[in-house]
Amino acid sequence: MDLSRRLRSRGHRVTPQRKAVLEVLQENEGVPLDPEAVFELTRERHAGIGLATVYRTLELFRDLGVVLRVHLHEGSQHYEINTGGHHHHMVCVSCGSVDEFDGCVVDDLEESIREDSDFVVTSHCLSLFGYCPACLTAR
Amino acid sequence: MDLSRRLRSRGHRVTPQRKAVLEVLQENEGVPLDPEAVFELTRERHAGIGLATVYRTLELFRDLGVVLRVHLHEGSQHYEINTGGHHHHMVCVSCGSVDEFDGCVVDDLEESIREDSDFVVTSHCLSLFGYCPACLTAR
DNA sequence: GTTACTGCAAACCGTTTGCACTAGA
DNA sequence: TCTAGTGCAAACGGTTTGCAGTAAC
Repeated sequence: MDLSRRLRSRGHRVTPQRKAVLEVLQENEGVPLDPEAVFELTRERHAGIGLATVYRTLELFRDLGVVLRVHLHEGSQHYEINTGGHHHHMVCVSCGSVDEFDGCVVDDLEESIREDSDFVVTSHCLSLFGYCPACLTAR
Repeated sequence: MDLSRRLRSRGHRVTPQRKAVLEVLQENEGVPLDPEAVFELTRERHAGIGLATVYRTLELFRDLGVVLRVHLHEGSQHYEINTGGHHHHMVCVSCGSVDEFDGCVVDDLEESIREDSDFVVTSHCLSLFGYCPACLTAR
């Protein structure tokens, strides 16, 4: 398993809790989950896990590049498995559902920023808000 | 004063606290401030103001379209005066300073989303992260 | 055997809320 | 006068932290 290698190479230990959290994230590829949701889902496969462990695990995974932190509009942080593909999210302001979209235009923007200013852009954060098809038809 | 008109037209009252908060925001045009910072700055002109009043005032101003809420990467919410001009922010990950940039590319993206999917985009959130000129030369 | 990791509970911090008092209209 | 607005302190909710016990290596 790739996780084991990544953990051990940095002096971390492989624990059932970490494996369980990883499995939950993998099963929910493309669905950003908040720590509470990860906690609930992980409990189903590792009953005794504590919420603090989930927080610590998500932070560690982020450090290792295993997960990405997603900034949705409000409330708590969300995490999703890092598949390597660059994408952003469309968030429905009515039902809260989240869709991915590829084809990020910010690369072009970063280019023009690089030309127009002395600011060096290393990353960005982009989310779109609006109404998903289901909520549109429901109105 | 425009604020008075906007407040009264919605049945709100004009108070010295609200005027003071507005002045602070106007003096810091282009600088997103968090509630704590607004609180500290407003205290300099209206000593007795409470933090809760600042929160309530910022929320009211947002409702009235007087301020915009800015989503920087971490921590608390930030607010800045709404000048009507659409722009986004470049945040220095080293010193935390914030610069504006105009020329939002997301309009094009919203266009292509509209063609490619059934999701209707009504707003978006974009921030760039990197290093400001000062921090670059300091390295 | 050593020490990283865990679960628990308490602490923390930004934000919201209930309430009695104050002041704008 | 009437009721929106205020300051205060307590409550709230997501997150972090200290610690003693547990388990990976």
